This record gives sequence, C-alpha cells and structure tokens, in this order.
Amino acid sequence: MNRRRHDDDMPNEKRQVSQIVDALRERIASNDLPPGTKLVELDHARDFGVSRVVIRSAFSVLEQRGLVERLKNRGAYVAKYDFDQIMQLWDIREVLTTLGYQLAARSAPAHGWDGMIERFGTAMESVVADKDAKSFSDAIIELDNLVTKFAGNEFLEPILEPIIDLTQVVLNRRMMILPGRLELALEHNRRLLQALKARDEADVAVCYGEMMTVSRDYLTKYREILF
Amino acid sequence: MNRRRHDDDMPNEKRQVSQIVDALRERIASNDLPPGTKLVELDHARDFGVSRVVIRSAFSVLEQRGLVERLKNRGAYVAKYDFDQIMQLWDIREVLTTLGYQLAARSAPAHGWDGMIERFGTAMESVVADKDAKSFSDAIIELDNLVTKFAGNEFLEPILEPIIDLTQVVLNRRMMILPGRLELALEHNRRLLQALKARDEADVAVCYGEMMTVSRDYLTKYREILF
DNA sequence: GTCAACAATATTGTCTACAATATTGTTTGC
DNA sequence: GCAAACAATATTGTAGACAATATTGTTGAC
Repeated sequence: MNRRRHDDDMPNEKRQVSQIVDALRERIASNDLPPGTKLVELDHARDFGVSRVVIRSAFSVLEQRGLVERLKNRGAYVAKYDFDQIMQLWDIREVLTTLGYQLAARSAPAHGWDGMIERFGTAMESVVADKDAKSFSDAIIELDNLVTKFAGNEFLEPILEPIIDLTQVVLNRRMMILPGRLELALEHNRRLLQALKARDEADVAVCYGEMMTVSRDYLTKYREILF
Repeated sequence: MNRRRHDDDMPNEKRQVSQIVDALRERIASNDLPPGTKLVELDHARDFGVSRVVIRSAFSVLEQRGLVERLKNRGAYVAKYDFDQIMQLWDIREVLTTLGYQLAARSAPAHGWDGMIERFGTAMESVVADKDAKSFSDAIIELDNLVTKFAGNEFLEPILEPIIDLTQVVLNRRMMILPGRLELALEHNRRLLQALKARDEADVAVCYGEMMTVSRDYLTKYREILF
C-alpha cells in the first residue's frame, strides 16, 4: 500500500511525517484532541493511511515540542498544562518576542510598518466593536510574522513556534473574547507600532512588557474560565 | 538480539533512544563528529547494536534540536553554523538566560548563593591563573544549574538546552583559552553573584548583558580562530 | 576524450511481523 | 464477597525485509 502521489514539487524536504505533525498540531490546537487524550498509534495510523512507524515518528516530534507526552510502553497523551505552567511559558514568550520586536525595530525598512499601521487603523475599530476575535487574532499573527521577518534572526521563529503552540492550545482565541480585551489590545498594538516606526527599542520593550502584564492580569482574573 | 539489561531503575521514561541521543550529542559537542559529517543510519545502528529504527528516531530528535540536518532520501548531517548564526543564537541565549537569572534573583533562598560566592572566591583565582578552562567551565555550568533550579521555571532548561548545545559545539571550551577571557569572566561572575545576593534584578540584567557583550566582542575579535 | 544514458550499488523511507510490556478480565482460595 | 494470582488482550518497542530514491560506476556514441 503506497499512497505517495507525484507531488514532488518541493525539492528536498521531509513531507510524509511533517504533514502528519502539522495535522496533529492543528487537531490539538483546535481542541479536537483535548489535553489528556490518549493517542493510540494504530488508530492514527489507520486514520492517516500510513504505518505505525510514521505515526510514531510524528509523536516523537510532537513530544520534542512539548505538545505530547509519552510514557514508556504506556503510550502518548496530549500534554496538559496548568495555570502556573502557562505563566512560566508566558515569561519565556515575553523575553523572546520582545527580542524579536527590538531587533525588528532596529532592522525594519523605512516604511516597513506603514501597512500594519493602516491595518490597525480605523478599520480595525469596527472589528473590535464586533468582537471579531478571529479577524483581530489574524492581524496579530500577521504582525508577528512581519516582525519575525524584519528581526532577521532565523532561530527566533523555530524556537518560539512550539511555545506559541503550547500557549495557543490553552487560550488566545478563548482569551480574546474576554470583556475589554480587544479594545486594550488594539490600543497597545497601536502604541507598539509607533514605537517600532520610531525605532525606539526601549519603548518597544516597555510597550510589549505592558501588553504582557495586561495579558497576565487577564489570565489571572479569568483563571477559572480559561482553565 | 536483545540487549536490554534489567536496569529498569527509573520508573517510566524513554531510555533506549534517549541514551543514544545523548551519546550522539556528546560526540557532536566534543567534535568527534564534526559539523558536516554524514551520519549513515546503518553504521550507527551497528555501532550501538540496535536497529535502524532506533537510530532514525534519535536522528529525528537531534534534528528537532538543530544539531542534525536531514534531507529527504539523502541522509542526516551534523549541522553547521556560521559566525552570523552563532551571533543570532547568542541573542536568544542572552534574553533567556537573563530571564533565568532575574527569576533566580527573585526566588532564591536567603543564603542560596553563598556556596557559589565561595566557589568563585580566592580559590578560583589560581584556576584562572593556571588557565584551567575545564575547571572554570565546570563552575559556570554549576552556577547555571543552580540558577535554573532557583528560577523555578521548568521550561527554561529544556528550551535553553538545545541552544546551549548548538553554541557549545562551536566554542566555549575553545573560547575560554583566549587571552584575558578567564580573568574578565571571573570578575563578571563575582559581580553577578553580588547582584543575585542583593536580589537586584536590574543589576543582574546589566551584569549579564555586559558579560554577553564581552563574549560577543571576543567572538568577533577572534572570529577567524574560532570558526 | 567527453558526455549522456543506463546499470549497479548504497542509503533512506516505509511496511509487516514479532517481542516486550502494560492493562484488563477471570479464576481460585479464603 | 474480596483479594491475589494467573490468563487474555491490547498497545507499545524493536527488528528485519522490501520499496523508493539517490549516488556512483560503466558503457557507448560522437
């Protein structure tokens, strides 16, 4: 049974395994596979139409990323993180992202932020008014991608990615709908963009720090709802 | 051929694979397997006396950690990092370690640093005078371990570990023997320990930042020797 | 002699089968 | 009825075999 299509359009990568990794990642992040779920190799092997070896390999990758926990001879489980652990991850995410924003402030081209400033302009206000968490979240992700691009540190993204995965699993989409959250976030991101445009690294750090403090406050305040 | 000894002293972990991962990690870090070396699965399988499946799994882990690069149908190679990439890693290592030191400064017990202050006291001066890079390096590692312990962030160590691996592969032991390096490092670590003892987080950040700046200067100055 | 096409070899990717271990279910003695 | 020992089942861990692909070597036309 060999289902390799002739889609060898990309030159020299993994594919079989990483496709499955991404699929599982998505299923975990979307809470389709909630934390604690037992992941039986054979089930997923049948599901994806591949052998257990491939699934095992995918589990191994997800384990390295912290999304899956594996116990010898006892199987793989979707990882569970409690409030304290999320706060710890928050600390790490903060310093890494701050670094990214600072590097980006330094290296971004002259009008590199104009598009984003526009994106977070008046148009976004209606998005916030409508509590359209999805659209807002997408804008934030795009901003992050741009920052990563301008930062010019090729390791930032791969290191940050699993951390973001871990936190995203628990919240973000769910957190966005908390009262007043979007309004505050819009305000902060506008200030942040101004600081980026001005290449004021210190201010970037301050702005981002404030954003994270607010996030932490929300996390703490709505702890019971989110966990 | 089954060479599983009855050493099931630890309750519920991986072992087969992670032992091999560690062994390969060591061989890479010690330059026994220099960057660019092709890693043939069957060779290592025979070497460790296990099946290719186990070796493949180990390669996959090392790939996730960035120590090994894999190309589809073309094999695994010990990863190569150039000067610019090391500098990028340095930036990331700086913010993460600074976070660790700051958290540790906040949370360490009253006399938690006394042992280390003693360790970096007069006794260390002869170590520096003898240019005993190994002993000095060991002391730094112990300090880092203590900081990690006091920091109380369980994710710091696993995230930092692969980054340290990556940089350690290239340098550290080699860097230590550069002229004046140990003297400066001792001075910095003493200041750092005082800041830690005083729970002065801002000063901790400043001290560590200075250390990293010096490291960067050395890296740049002796770029040709180190790379 | 050089280069292209083809053959031989080596190496990786995947599958199936089996072994080792854990989990669950059943029996038996009390 | 309960608990411990044992049997049955399920699941993971590993090995070996085969398929797919890349690399190397060889031949032959020009």
